[in-house]
Amino acid sequence: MKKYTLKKSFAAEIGKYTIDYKAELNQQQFKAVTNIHGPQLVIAGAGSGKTRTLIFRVAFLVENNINPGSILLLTFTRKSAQEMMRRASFILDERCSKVAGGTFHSFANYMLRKYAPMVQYHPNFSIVDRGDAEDIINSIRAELALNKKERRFPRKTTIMNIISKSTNKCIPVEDVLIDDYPHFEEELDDVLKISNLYRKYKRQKQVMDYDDLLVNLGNLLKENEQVREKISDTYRYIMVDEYQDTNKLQAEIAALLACKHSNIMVVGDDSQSIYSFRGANFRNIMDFPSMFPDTTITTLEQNYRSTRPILELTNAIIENAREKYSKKLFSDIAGQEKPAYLKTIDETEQAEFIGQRVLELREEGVPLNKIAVLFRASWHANELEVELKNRNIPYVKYGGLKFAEAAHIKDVLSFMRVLNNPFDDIAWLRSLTLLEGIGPSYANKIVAEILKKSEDFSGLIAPQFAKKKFFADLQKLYKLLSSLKDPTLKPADQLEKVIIYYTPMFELLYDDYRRRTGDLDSLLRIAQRYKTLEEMLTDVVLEPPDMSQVGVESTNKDDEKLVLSTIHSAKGLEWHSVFIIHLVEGYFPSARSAEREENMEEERRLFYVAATRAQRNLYLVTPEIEPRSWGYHDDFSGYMFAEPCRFLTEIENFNELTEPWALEIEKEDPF
DNA sequence: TAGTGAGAGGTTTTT
DNA sequence: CCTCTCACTA
Repeated sequence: MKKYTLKKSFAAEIGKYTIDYKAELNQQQFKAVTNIHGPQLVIAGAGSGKTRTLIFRVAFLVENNINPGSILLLTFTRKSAQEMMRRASFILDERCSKVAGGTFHSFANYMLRKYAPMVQYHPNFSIVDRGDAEDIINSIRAELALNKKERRFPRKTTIMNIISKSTNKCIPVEDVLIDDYPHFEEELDDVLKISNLYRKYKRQKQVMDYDDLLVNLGNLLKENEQVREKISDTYRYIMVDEYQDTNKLQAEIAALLACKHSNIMVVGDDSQSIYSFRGANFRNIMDFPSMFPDTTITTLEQNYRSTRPILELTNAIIENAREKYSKKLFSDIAGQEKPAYLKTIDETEQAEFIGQRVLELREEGVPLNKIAVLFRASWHANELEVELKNRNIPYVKYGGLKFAEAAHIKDVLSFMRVLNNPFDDIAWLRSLTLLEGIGPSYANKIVAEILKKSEDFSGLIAPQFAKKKFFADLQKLYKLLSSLKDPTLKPADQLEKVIIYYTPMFELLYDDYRRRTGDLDSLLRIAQRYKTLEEMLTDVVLEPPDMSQVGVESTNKDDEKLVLSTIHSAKGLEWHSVFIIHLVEGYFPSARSAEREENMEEERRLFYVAATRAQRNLYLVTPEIEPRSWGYHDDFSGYMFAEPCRFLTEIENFNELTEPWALEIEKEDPF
């Protein structure tokens, strides 16, 4: 007979756990992991095992027989939440994947789908992305006839920025406008008017923008005691990652969620706060203990990522920050190579250097996907991309244009959106203007008819349009949409029909349609993952699939690719070798940040984030001649002599901390 | 009123 | 450089 012992589910002593936490973690990490009650703040320096700590804490909670569904892990991207849950499952077991996790936005979405009526919304509200929100603003502006004015009136993007900043920082629109855009002070009344109409519009049309998700979740929690307590009871163990990048609103939500138990752990690094343009405030992390008076504070200072020479440089970078920090990272990883610093003649030579060096590194045994090139803004990599293509070096690029923001994708999705929410008139407008002979003006008239009879789409074929040239097209669209209402159809089936319908206009509309067809196929593949249309549309906005995800068909072994990434998208990641390019005033720090000191402080933190991504090799590159960028008046044939990035020159012993590399051009043999 | 073409202006980072 | 706007034409 075989003996089989059922394990006792509650392990009272450390020795009884499946995982030997003491051996796996250092003292501070251990403390953070095993202290499971009460508020906790973990200040985790770059590479100090922050993610590891969170993962082990999830495992520890689960091993203590805590229902995974009562653990909430709020992270910066959903990808990182999933990755953490995957790793936790790996060190323990499947239970860890049942943890609730995601971004503040996706969590808000999840909650609001349940409780929408309590904040006066339909549960099937639509979420609009930034572009759509701006279009709404624009149409309101047009309605108020503010676009025809003699004086300069802020653009839709600017107006949206003002409104968004005001919500995220919880300060009035007036203050934002006067603080950040004093030159528009005269337009304050009209901006306020637009802002109010925008709010009304969204409610009427059952639409939320990114900020509304947070606002409405906040309101739900604030105004309904029972709901608040119920939710707080459900999520008894809350963890928030990257807390330095949360804004006021998110901090409030986190506190409300913990109202019943104060079991909340926040993790972050004030030196790595890089999202203030989105309303994030790194002081949140400092204020946490005052929000929860008995907070336990743990600081993780040992760096497990980078070699000592790299860490010495990164410490020196952050040393110059205006606000002084209490931690200083150290590393046990020896390394003889200092970070390399080199100047190239121009952008072309910079790209050549990287192309060549990347290939050498690969020869030395570093896989391509362990190498990254980081830059301040997406377009900084353009020239490099050309070089990589010439050399046949495969790469993926993160950051910059989103798949879901491409015009043809938005076109297709607009048909899907009206299926999901017939009040979504931005989507109606977009789809209708795709038809020949229909511009904004007729589109609006048709939308008005549709909204009158929102149960079906018969407004599309209202008799007053019968004599118009485009009536046949409307009938065709009506037939299509009506047939797609069939509840047995899955999103992918619906999408397929929409794409077939859309293809003729698509080919007419875009000269380069051949290049774009691939994207439609990708979208179709993505759609197959979803059971409901609403889920799919929400995901496309909240978690925009990036190009790399789209290229899933090439999941074989040799799809090792060099990583190109904006620094913002590189947050939380690490690579064996890292190149930081365009270390030139005006590029990095960006010219836009020069106006305000606090922006410059953030640029420095951004540079710190970039440099701390490197494990073994760090290459800093400054091209000496750059294409003229905005803000520089160097009428020298479009080029300027570049000033090296101030975050390098301000370091006193820079020359000792780095190894200068001098580029030599190979001499061609004349014979 | 739709569709087109020229000119100007503003250029980051992302849920 | 790329997008948005405005004015013109059909």
